[in-house]
Amino acid sequence: MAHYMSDKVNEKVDIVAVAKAARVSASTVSRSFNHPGLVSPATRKRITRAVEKLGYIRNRAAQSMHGRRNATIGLIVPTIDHAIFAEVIQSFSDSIDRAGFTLLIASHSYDLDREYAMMRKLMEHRVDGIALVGLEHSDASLRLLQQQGTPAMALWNYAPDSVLPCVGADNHEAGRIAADHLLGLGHRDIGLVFPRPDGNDRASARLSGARARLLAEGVPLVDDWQWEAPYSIAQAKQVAQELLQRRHRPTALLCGNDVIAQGVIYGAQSCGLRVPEDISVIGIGDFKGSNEMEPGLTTIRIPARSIGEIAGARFTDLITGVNTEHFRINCPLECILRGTARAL
Amino acid sequence: MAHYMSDKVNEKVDIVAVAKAARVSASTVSRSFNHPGLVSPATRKRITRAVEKLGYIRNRAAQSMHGRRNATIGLIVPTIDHAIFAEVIQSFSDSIDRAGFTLLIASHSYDLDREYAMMRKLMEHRVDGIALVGLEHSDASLRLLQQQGTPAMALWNYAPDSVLPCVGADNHEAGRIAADHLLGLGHRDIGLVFPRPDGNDRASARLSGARARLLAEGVPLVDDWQWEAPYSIAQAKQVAQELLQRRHRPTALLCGNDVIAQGVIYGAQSCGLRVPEDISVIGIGDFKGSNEMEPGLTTIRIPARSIGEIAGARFTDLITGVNTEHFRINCPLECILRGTARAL
DNA sequence: AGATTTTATGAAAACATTTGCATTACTATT
DNA sequence: AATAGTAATGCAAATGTTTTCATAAAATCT
Repeated sequence: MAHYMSDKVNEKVDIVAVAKAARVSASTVSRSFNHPGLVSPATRKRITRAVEKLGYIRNRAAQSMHGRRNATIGLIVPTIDHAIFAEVIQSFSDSIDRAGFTLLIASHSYDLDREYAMMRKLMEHRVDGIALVGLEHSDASLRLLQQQGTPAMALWNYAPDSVLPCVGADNHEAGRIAADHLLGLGHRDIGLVFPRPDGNDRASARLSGARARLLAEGVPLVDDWQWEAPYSIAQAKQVAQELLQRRHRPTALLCGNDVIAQGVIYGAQSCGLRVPEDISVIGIGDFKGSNEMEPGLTTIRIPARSIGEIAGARFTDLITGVNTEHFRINCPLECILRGTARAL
Repeated sequence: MAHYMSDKVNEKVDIVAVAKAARVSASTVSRSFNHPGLVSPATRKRITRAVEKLGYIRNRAAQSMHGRRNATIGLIVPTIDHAIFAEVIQSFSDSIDRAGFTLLIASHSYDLDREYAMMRKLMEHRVDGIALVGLEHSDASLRLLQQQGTPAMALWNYAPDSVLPCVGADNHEAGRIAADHLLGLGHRDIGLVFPRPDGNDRASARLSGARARLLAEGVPLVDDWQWEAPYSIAQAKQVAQELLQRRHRPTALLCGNDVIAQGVIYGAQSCGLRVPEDISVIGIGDFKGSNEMEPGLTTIRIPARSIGEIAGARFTDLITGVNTEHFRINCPLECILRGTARAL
């Protein structure tokens, strides 16, 4: 342990030490924290003074043993290290902080077995609730949740029939809007660049939304123009380079997210193509930096900030019993017109 | 609370329920978790079976009341929502997870008073240790740490005389290396674009490192070429646009970090300048995406991943008593040659 | 002034676990 | 066979807090 020099060494400053210093009982000290109305202003002041003098800090662990809330919420994300999750984590954290909660975080690197393990770990800490990203989870996880009766919610995705309460965006709709925008600009030769859809409900929903919209318009889905690229600028760039070398190429590229779009744009530029003059590109997400690119990326904005914000507020309400209604909140998407998609 | 249908309703499955089911005492169950060597293999098996049957999950809160570790580490960052912190948080989290710890996270948006408040909050949860970003903290925070005797460490910055154990990079050195690289390429007319240095020890150390190196070489520091820009692509872009419109402009720009560098590059491009042909740019940090830009950003790499990794390992060692030596670890910087800085 | 209600406080039980000490049942040593 | 030593287990106290119940003091009503 750290060897700081010791002040006036604090011999176990617990609630009874405070009580002694304030010349009241421990019960009164506890009450003055939890039900201040029940203790007289005079003693309350004495207690406050004692607390400050001794440097007392309440022990949540001891509290939570009485069925009291822990004031912690667990969040399990695929990864923290991604612009979009970082943003949603930040706003979720801020939001629950406002209700007095602290965030216990864990990541599983897109491995549902690890998600289960993380859930158990958070449950050992008796978190007051667990928020998960997305709607796809192992049966074991869902079962554990229900068996333990831990309040839970899904973040990031919206589905009208979600079993968990959810706050997020409709990815099918996102794909649809993106396709719609390109169609509106007069494009008919549209390529799709998406990550593998399996195990990624976001990607697959977006893809099916885009496809549906194109089919509805009678636009043929050329097999040669359907590409797979992971969420990596470098790899998307490489894919685009191959794709765009073909003789016959699309006039527009619809990308699974902004990272792919950005990679695709770099790829196009490195092939000597100008965006949007020679080829239009649209992304999904509106990540940080998408606005500042040169030219700015046209994209479908998923409101990460407000998803985290709303999710935090509703979840803490549910946990504290302020509002226990089951919620499924669809955060509206927005088509952000910037410089990478032009009318034909 | 959530209303899942109830299985075979678990009436308080605690350690004595397990004990009963395994026909042993609670003590034995506890021991079989914490000191498995002390209990016979046969009973251990019975206990394991009972645990699984009842779906028992240990209660860390109750454990921690016995001075036992909580298996949680608190991390306080300025913001989660920043490429560089997200990366270091991720690797720190992974690293402590390997030692069985969970991360309790809080952010203070660059407000030292809020940092103090967050520290108290984490202490209420009796975290086993607290990691802070950077070396600048309020006296109150430092005092609180020492008073409570909570193990603490600093992440991200290195200083040979740090009072807290630290794992990070030497920012002065980073500035020096960047300047050195530009000098090596033959540049003499060098502009500096940095954020406000006050309250940001990273920025000020980098700036002073760069200045020192330039002065040592006898390169004059033209006042007109010293610009302030916050860590924002958009604002850095704007600053660069003004800066580069001047008649007399530098041949190279040394930027406080990669975000600024990226903004500056966009600004230059929008002024019709080519990077690196017309102007060289160097950043500091090597954020995600810096490599994939077109052209790739020349920068001084701060090894976020290994900082988090090493910090997590050393901190958990310190907390568990495996290695209680005071540590100050300087993670080596690297000059990454890419496409935005050319020889004159 | 006496009876009744209200307000403020304390004593003790309860929460889920760990651990020091005591006990029992073996095993090894003489 | 008696003794010492060891391994496995249980009992009960302890951990820091909250809460129920009881009690004392003060305020209000008749």
